[in-house]
Amino acid sequence: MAKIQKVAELAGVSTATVSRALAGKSSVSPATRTKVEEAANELGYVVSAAASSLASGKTRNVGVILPLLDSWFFMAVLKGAQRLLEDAGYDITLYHLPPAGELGAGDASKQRRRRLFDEFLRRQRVDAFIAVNLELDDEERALLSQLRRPLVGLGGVLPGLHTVTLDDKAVAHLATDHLLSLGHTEIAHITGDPDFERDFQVPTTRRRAYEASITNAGITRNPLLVRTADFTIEGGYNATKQLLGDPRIHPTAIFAASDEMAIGAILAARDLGKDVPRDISVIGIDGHDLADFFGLTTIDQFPELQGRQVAQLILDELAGQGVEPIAEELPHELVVRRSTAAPLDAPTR
Amino acid sequence: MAKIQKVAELAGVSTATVSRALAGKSSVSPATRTKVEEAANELGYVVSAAASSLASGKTRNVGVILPLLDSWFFMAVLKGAQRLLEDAGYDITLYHLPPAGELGAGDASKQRRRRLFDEFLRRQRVDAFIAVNLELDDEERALLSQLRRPLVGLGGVLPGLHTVTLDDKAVAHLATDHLLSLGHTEIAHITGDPDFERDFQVPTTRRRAYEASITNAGITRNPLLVRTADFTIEGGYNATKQLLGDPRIHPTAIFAASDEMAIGAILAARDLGKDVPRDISVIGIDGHDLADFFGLTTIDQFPELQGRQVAQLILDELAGQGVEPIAEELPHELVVRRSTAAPLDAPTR
DNA sequence: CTGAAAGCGCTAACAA
DNA sequence: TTGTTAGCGCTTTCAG
Repeated sequence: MAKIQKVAELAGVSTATVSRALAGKSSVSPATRTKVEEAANELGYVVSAAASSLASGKTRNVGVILPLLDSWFFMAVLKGAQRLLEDAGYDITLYHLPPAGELGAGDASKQRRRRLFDEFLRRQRVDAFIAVNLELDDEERALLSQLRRPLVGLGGVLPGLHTVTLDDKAVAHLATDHLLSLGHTEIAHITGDPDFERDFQVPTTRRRAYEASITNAGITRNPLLVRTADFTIEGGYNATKQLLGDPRIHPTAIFAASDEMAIGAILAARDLGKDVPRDISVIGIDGHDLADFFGLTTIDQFPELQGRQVAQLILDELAGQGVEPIAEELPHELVVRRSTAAPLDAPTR
Repeated sequence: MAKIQKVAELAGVSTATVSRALAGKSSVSPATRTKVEEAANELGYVVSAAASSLASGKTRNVGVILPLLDSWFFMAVLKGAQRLLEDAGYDITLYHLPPAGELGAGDASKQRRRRLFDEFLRRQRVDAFIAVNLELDDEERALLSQLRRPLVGLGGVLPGLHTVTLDDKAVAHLATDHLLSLGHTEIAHITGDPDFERDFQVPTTRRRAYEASITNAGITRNPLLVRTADFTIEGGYNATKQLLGDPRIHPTAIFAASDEMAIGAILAARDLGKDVPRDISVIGIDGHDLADFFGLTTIDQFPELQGRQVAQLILDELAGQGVEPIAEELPHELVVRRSTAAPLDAPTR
């Protein structure tokens, strides 16, 4: 590993000039810059991250805090963010912060969380943080503020912190209204488990909007039409079996709070001998990779784009583009495929 | 951010002692150690990563290089590795290195790859690397060696580098032999796309073992029984439709080179009105989260465990446990579920 | 077991 | 535009 001194000697300039030239500062003559670049190239010189960080206070590294590492959604977000940050020359340091209220979160899990805040996040290894679906208590929020590093939250709400979120209310309204407009009147909803609620308000928000849409349409709500699941295909499958097996209800459509649960719903309907969408329509939320394959109508929330967007915000802040508004909104779009249609008994318009 | 000097003052010792005490070195008296720890605690002191790295040459950071960020398998590996590294106090820096030969890998992609090797990996930001399914050309391998950092490869083979891999040959033999032992004689195989082959020899290895098992059983191989797909559910679905629709062949079992393709096979069979396993048996490889839900018989390769294992190797090397053998082997296990059974026409034993 | 002091490799004033 | 110089905050000899 060649050091800056060698490059300076080879280029016949001072180390300060090498530093400036390689950092792309403007105050270097083109000729010198070329000389330096050639020398650096020849020696295979790359600046030492530690030395540069210590001297400049900048790490060229962004921390990304994710609640789950094995979820399709978060990985899509990560992928989007990664690309932009890489292009900007930033490394990514990954932090795994499972939801605090997670079922079965024992002492070990709490200690891990604690240690992340007390030790890992405080080593000044990164210039900024991207926090995805992060739910914090007051103390944790205080700790984060003390870090004095830009932080942008994606999804969820961090009071007092810069956050971009999907308008879950609008999304759920759109999904429900899509089914209503097709003529459905008995619409079931698969929402998140109570355990999930503690950490993401998302399921509740979506459920409320669903209920509001139903009520607005002049339809009496039936609690039997709402089932909980754990956001997985299997969860959606089981919930749908309950829904379609209950003799007291006869839903002609299911609105699932995620695409994976919606896919589970489609599979359950099939296993029960019901045709989708003839016997039962299904709509999800996400824009999952598999949605197209299953012909699933969904509200796409462009997770990869979300990652790109939040990365761009961070890059802007790091470039000193001033503080952005405290809450921005992410785009979404209804994508109609073959899993939704008018109910059989619908009046032809 | 308190600095070491403050802690030293509060504890009434020198900065050198603080450094030693906090690093857990043995040459500090218990009393002093306690004093220092209390002082550090009170001030909320955490060592600065940059300063510590520069002075000691150690970063407490491991680089993980992944070919894909949106694949279930690699994320499972990452999850396993993450946990161990976190517990050992290491951060993870994530590098995304798409396969060089990827279809449509344009100039931009090549430049990204180049830059990763020339710039990102050379900043000395990490103490060691974990490289998952990494395929390198000679130049790249030379560059990696120049980094003089421990590197353990997981999957694939890096000549001259420490690598742990699954015995793909044994795995594919096991899968095929499972079907043979059930009495199947016309066994189809879904392998990887030619484009995939360039980067992972995995599909080829598995296909060869499949062919060998068939031949060993005294059965004449039929090229029509082998189809390629892209390792996705959709790919497996399409391949299976071809397989089951071809009037020249009558497979009673399908061995897919991945669980996702196997799940696609199950779905395709269903859509064609075939019962699994009555009309057609299906076996995959991986141990996918969804395998249980779909009742898929598979060869589990415990991806999360792979992550843990490779992380442990890296930690051992960093702890100076000496160099390990150049090639180790990962465990695998046949998990029989309901997707495989004897063919209808099989003689009862 | 502890302290003093010399860097680790680079950047950022400040001068020139 | 370029060079000189003083650190950045910590670890690690080397003494004691």
